[in-house]
Amino acid sequence: MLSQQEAGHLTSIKPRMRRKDARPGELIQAALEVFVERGYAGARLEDIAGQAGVTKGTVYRYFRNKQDLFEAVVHATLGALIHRGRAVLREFEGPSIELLDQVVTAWWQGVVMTKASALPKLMFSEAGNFPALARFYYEHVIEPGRWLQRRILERGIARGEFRRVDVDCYVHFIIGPLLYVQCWDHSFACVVPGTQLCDQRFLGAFLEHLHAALLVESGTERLA
Amino acid sequence: MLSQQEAGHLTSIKPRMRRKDARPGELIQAALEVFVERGYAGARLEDIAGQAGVTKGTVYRYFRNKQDLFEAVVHATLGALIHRGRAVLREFEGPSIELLDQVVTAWWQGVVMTKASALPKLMFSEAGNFPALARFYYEHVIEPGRWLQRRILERGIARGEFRRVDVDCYVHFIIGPLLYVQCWDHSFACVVPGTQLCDQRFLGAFLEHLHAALLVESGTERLA
Amino acid sequence: MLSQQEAGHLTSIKPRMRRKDARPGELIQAALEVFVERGYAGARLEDIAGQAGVTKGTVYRYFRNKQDLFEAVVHATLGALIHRGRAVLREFEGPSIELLDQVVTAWWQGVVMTKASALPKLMFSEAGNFPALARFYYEHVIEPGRWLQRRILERGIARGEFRRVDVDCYVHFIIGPLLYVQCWDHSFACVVPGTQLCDQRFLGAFLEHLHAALLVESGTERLA
Amino acid sequence: MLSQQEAGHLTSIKPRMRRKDARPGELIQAALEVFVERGYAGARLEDIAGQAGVTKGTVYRYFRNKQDLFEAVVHATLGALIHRGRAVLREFEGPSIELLDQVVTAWWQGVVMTKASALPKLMFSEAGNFPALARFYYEHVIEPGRWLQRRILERGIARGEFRRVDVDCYVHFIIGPLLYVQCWDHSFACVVPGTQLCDQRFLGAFLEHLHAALLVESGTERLA
DNA sequence: TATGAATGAGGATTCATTCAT
DNA sequence: TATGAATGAATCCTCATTCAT
Repeated sequence: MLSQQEAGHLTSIKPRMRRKDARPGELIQAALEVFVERGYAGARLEDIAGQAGVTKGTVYRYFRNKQDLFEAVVHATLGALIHRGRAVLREFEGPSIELLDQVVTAWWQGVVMTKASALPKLMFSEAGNFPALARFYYEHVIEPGRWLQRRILERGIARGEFRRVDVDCYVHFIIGPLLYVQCWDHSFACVVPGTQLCDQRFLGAFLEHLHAALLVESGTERLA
Repeated sequence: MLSQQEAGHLTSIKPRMRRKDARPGELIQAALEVFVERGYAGARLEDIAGQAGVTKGTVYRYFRNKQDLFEAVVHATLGALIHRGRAVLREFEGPSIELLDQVVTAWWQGVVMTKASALPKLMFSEAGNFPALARFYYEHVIEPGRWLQRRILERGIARGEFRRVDVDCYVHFIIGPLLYVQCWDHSFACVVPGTQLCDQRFLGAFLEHLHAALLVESGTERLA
Repeated sequence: MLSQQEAGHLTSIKPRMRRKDARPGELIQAALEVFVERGYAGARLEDIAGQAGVTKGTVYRYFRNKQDLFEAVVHATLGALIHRGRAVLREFEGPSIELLDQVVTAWWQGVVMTKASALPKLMFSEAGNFPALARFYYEHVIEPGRWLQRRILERGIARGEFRRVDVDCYVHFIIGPLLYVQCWDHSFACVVPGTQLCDQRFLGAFLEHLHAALLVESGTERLA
Repeated sequence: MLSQQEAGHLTSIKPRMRRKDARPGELIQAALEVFVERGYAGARLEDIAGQAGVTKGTVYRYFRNKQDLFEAVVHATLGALIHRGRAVLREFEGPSIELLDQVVTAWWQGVVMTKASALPKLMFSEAGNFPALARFYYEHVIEPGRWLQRRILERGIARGEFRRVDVDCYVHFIIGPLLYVQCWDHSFACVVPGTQLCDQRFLGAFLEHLHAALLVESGTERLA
């Protein structure tokens, strides 16, 4: 999130000043990690501060309170998510399956493989405690995401590339395994060594799986 | 989870007695709901007790402490999960796709549609805070579940019914959408009305999706 | 405030139960004392609890928070104040100067000589921090009190007993010295030994002072 | 408090310089206001600094700490009080009632109508928290003030001008209403608009009141 | 001299846990 | 067995104070 290369050749600038600008981002990063690991209620402000290399009180210079920090974490991380989504939307040419591959791959590289991957688990956990935030997340991440996938599926079907599947349900078959990876890698994988799911093999197999499931091949159309 | 029929023909017995036997189960039910809604740290013993119709102090007659109660919740709910799994394992005849349908349907009816559906979200959230419990859950629910699915997939491939997919990954493509439904319905669905995912249409579409993705049809084998 | 005689012959009742009923009153008493001594912000919940013979947490069983406790203190003490005022108003016979004596004496015995005497200093100090409470106090204590005095003065003037003074100002000349005693005895008197003002001599001299200042008399010199 | 005339003909000097000299006084002014409004504990250094147009850190260039600032406020304001008192003491001729009028009027103009009027309320509030300061205030303001009034009363009685009143008590009847005005105007009057007491009418009525109460007169009814 | 970022002690508040009834 | 009053450890949060710039 924060450019660590930049920080490198800025040593000339007074650390105090530089800090000031970097702090909010550092705190948000630290908070994301601790919130994901412990849950909102279980996360101690002191730990978050410690993770960011400061003390308790400093957090309150940048965030009104714990809830404010939490919302900042979600909004900051959410930005990355939305940004990735939009990037893909523009280039809308060629076979639909390639479009789908692109979207899935973009999500994989832009979310699953980044710190942002932790957010969905966090939102699942805390939606009940932060209804307003959950609704915000729903409108700004989930709805657009589902809409994007639905359009691709409908395009593929319309062009005779995809089977005539139940589009409303299918979006969940696509996102489900991806979120499973994200939830897993931020929970059990931390506790049962060697079970990390996020690797290249998973992505490849998943794309192959979607191809097989969606493509109308050798002329035979199958329907439920 | 708790046999409500049983409770039915025990009305003659004095409530005091019945109460005593039912209490632990009622508390576990209540605790499951509150834990799922609020997370472990966010759940207050008083709310759990209230949900079960008793007061705080009573909880301590049946459970040593909060952590003990939490583990009891997981173990009790987990029992249902494992039980369902075993049930399917025995009857191991016929085409592999039917076997898969049976397993998925059994999970749907035995887990997704029951209170036990809440457990995975809870485990994702609290795995980091309860490593031992997470490992226990991994060994007794996840590992067996994955093993079962792997065997079915391998059987189908061996018998030429299924495409030669990456079995290790495929188990996640199967469980992913199901867990997504469960996580969703216990988080966002409580907060964004009308977005419940668990309905018959989903199951039907999902089975159709698996058929299309797995079955070797019209003799043509497809590979990535 | 709380009947301590009653408590005496109730020893048979279980202490736990008796406590429960007595607690709020005890806490309010303790809080009044600590608030007066330290001011609102300077008063520590722990000290208040200690003063009442309990621990911090117990306060929160009876009062939502510090502010709630503070308001309870004011309301409880205020009750006594208002009650005294009303009591005197009813018996409205005889010479106006006797009425005035009665009212002043009633305030002296019902407020100045009791714990309630501490309240005005507290309200002066905290009016700025609790505007709503201050307005409430103004409406329910000050306004009625001033109205009562104004009526007495007007009555005396109308009946030719009192000089034709500026009634609106005069109410302050009456209450001023009384509140001075109260503020003094709860501040400097605690710190400069032997300067307590509340004694019988003060009351006597004050009544004599009011007589001299108000009565329309005929050239006779009066002495206490 | 700070001579504004002086400040006037220093405009030529660079603001930086002027600033430096004016700072302590500006801070003390600001602190007086905030302390009076919020009480000692409730006043935040940051607010005081803001009120003075500087930032928190600057306060510490001029005052060791919060307590030091508080004492400076009291001492500085106290200076005005004492100064006014002394001024009256010198000219000790003519009828005693005129002397009393002079003293009361001097206090009114030199204290009640100035910023110094806020001090008594502050001292009442914080005497318990600053015993040494309270004793200092007692010795340097209260004792001399009472002594002055006592001497005037005794003089009037000795010369047959005043009734033979209880001098020790009477000083409180004189100062009581004046302090009431001061406490009121810095507390309730800020919160209940239109209830300010400090106006010319009050002073006139009060002097008339004292005349009526003290003077040995011959049957004449007096009116304001 | 002035700033404001950072600290950390202190106090409000919550809640798991105990225990007398 | 159930209750709920009481406890006190834990945590959020505030703000006086320090100090590098």
